[in-house]
Amino acid sequence: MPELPEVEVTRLSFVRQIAGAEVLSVRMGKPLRWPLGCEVGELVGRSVLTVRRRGKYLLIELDEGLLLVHLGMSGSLVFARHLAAPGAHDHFEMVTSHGTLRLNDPRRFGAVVFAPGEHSAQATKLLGRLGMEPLQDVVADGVTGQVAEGQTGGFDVKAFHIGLKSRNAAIKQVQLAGDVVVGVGNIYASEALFLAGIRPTLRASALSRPRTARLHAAIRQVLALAVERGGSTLRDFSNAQGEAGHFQLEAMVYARTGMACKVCATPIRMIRQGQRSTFFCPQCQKR
DNA sequence: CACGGATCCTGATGGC
DNA sequence: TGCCATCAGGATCCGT
Repeated sequence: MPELPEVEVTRLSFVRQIAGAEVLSVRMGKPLRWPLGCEVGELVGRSVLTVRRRGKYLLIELDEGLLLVHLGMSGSLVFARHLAAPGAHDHFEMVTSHGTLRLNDPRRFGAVVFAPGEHSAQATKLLGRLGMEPLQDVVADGVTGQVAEGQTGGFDVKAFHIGLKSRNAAIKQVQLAGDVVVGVGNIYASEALFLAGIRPTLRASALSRPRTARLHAAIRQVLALAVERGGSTLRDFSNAQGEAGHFQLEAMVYARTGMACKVCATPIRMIRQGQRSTFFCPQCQKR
C-alpha cells in the first residue's frame, strides 16, 4: 500500500505526539517480514526522541538505538491514547507514556526492526543502497522546520541522469527499484511518467537530459501534492489518526484503464511490467 | 552486475 | 452461496 507520500503522511500524523514519550511495553503478534532483532523487554524504559523517514522506512529514533518500520503492502500505523483490544492483524504494539503505537498489517510484508544505531549493520542492511530522497528540501517537518531526511544528497537532476544512464530496464521499473530514487511506488511511478510525458516502457538509459529533468520535476510535483492530499486511499490507507487520503481523486492515469485521459480524452491503457500494472496515456506519452 | 521472475501473505472481487 | 482464479500500494532472493 504505502509509498513515500503515505509513509510521510503517517510520520507527520504522530511525530508530535510521540516525541519525548517513554516506552512502557512492547508486544509482537505474528511474525512480520523480519524478526524484531532484540527482546521486546530491552526497549522498555527507552524514550522516543523523534520519527524520521528514509525512503519508505520510518525511523523511530530512541535515546539508544532506533526502530525501522516498513509498512509493506498492507500496513498502517495508529497512534492513540486508548486503543481497543488488538485484532488478528495487529502485529506490533508499543505502549508509551504518550499513547500506543500499533501496526496493523494483514499481509505481513511489513517489518519492525531494531537497530542499535543508524550506521549499524542492521540498519545498513535495510537502508544501505537506497537512492536519492526525492522530496529532500521540499517537505519540512511541521515542528522543527527541518527537512524530513538527513544524510543523503538531495534529488539532483545531474545525479538522476547519471543513475538512469546505466540502466537498460524500462524507466517505470527503474523508478520502482529504489536504488536511483526512493519512495516512488506503483501509483506515483505511473503518475510521474504521465506528467513528464514519458512512455513507461522507454529504457531508462534512453532518457535525454531534458526529459530526465522533466521526470525529476514530475516526481517531486506528484509526491509533494500527494503528501498535501494526505496520501492515496485506494482501499484502506489511513494515517496514524485514522484519517484517509484523497490523492486518488486527482490521479491522471492510475487505475483509470479505458477511461478518457483528463488531458486529451484518449482511453488510458494498462500494461504489465514486472508483474505490476502500469497505466499511461498512449497519446500524451508517445515515447 | 543487471535483469526478469518467483516469492512471502491475506483479503477483496468477479466469473461461473 | 460456494469455489476458484486473479489482483493488490513492496522488496528480496535466485537463476541466467
